Parts: sequence; C-alpha cells; structure tokens
Amino acid sequence: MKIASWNVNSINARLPRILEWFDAATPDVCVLQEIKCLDEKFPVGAFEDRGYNCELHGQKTYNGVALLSKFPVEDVIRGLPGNDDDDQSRYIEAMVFPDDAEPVRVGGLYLPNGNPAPGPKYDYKLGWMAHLKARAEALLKTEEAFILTGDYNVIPQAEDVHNPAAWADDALFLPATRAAFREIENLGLTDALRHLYPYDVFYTFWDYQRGAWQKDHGIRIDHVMLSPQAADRLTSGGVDRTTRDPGFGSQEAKPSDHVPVWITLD
DNA sequence: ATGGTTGGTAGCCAA
Repeated sequence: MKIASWNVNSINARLPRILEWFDAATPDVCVLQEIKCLDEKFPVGAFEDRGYNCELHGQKTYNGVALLSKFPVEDVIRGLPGNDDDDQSRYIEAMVFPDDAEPVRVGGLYLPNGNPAPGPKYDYKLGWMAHLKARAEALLKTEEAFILTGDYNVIPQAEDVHNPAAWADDALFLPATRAAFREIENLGLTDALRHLYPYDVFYTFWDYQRGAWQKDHGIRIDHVMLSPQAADRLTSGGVDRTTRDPGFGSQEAKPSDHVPVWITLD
C-alpha cells in the first residue's frame, strides 16, 4: 500500500494540479496540509469520484488538514490529543484497513512554522511538538504499526538545507527545534526517507521567492515517521519533485511550494 | 541587509 503526504497550500487554488498528481501517483492513503478551507468548502466530490473516503479537519483561511483513503477508516481523531485548547486545525488521525495488508494507523500533521523566533509563535511550536511527542509515546505503547507524516516544519540536519547558515536563526532549524524533533525520533521512530536514502541530498520545499526552485535552494521539512512495526513493512519511498515544476501537468494552477512525499508498506 | 512570491482575505497576515 502507498501512503503519501502533501502540503498543498490551498486545496481549491490548486485542485487541477492536485488531481493530476493523484491520477498519476494513485496513493492509497494521502494526508494533506494547508487545505485552507472549512470542511464544507473541500472538493469532496473530486476525490470520492476517484474512490477516496474523505476525512476532514478544515479551518477558514489558515491551516486545515485532510486524510483521504481508498480503504475503510475507523477511529478518526481531529486535533492532537491532549492539546484540547488548540484552535488551529493541524492534526488528523485514523486507523486504515487495507484489503491486502494489516491495518495501519495514519496521523497527518501540520506542525506550526514558529517564526519569528523567539516569541509566542515559537513557544506555540515547541508546545505543539511536546504534545506530538506525547501522542507518539502513547501510540508506541500499543505496539501497532503507525505513521506520523506531514509538514513538520523541521529541518533535521544541515544536509537537509541548501544553505544552513542562512537558516541558522529560523524556527525551522534552531537547535531547540531540531532537539525536539530528535526527541520524537529517538522514541524509536524511523525517518523513512532518510532511512531509504541515507547519503542523498533531497528537499521537499522551495520558497516561492528568489528563484529558490530554479536554483534548488530547498529544505527537507516534510517527513514520514514510522513506528517499529511500520518500519518493518517499509518497501520503498520517494519525493515527487515534478509537481513543483511550473510545467507539471495541468497549468491551470500554480504549484504548491511543497512536493508530495510517499512510502509503500507491505 | 534587503527583497522577493504566494493564498485568502478584506486583518496585510502567514508562510
């Protein structure tokens, strides 16, 4: 089964390109971030036509996440457990039941950006990461296969950014951010794409400004984190850079600044 | 050091 994550930066502004990618990549499960709309404004029909069940946790203007699955889902959770006073829609989770594999729990997340740092937005980011760590700890105790994937807004290491010095004071790369990410990883989760490609340089986001895409000045901030039971089933994975190209597929809409990441499990 | 680009919205804010 194929599981993907994509920060689409508005589902409605980008729908033709997104559908083009779905038709080509055919993920079984895909979590989306920054849908930037209320649930009733999400184009459910376009995805139902393609066989997806749509679970939504939308929000007006900002944020908003979705979990789309060709397989049945149960136990849908909207919002990060234990973070009940959070009014931003950044987390959705569900148990997925493939017809040809064991169930897997999928959490889709849009971790706060945190800039400017220091400041209240950065405090919110670190607090959110502490809640995510707690969720990972709780799920690990179940010994289930699970995946926590999405836009982490964390550059884990210097090799994950074109120019580390330029990002030294950014909330995505500050030592405290990277330490919080390592705390989650070191609970026993596998960074699937880094695991598959330990020595490659590859990015998942390029700023719209300064010709970052054309110069490949990117950062790796979209991650697929696997529980041990999920990591045992990992067979492949990748980053679909082509969706970032202005010439990709339908040109009725401009590209997202993020590209999809995906893995397969057996 | 600055500016540059998007989307959603009518708050120029968030990224």
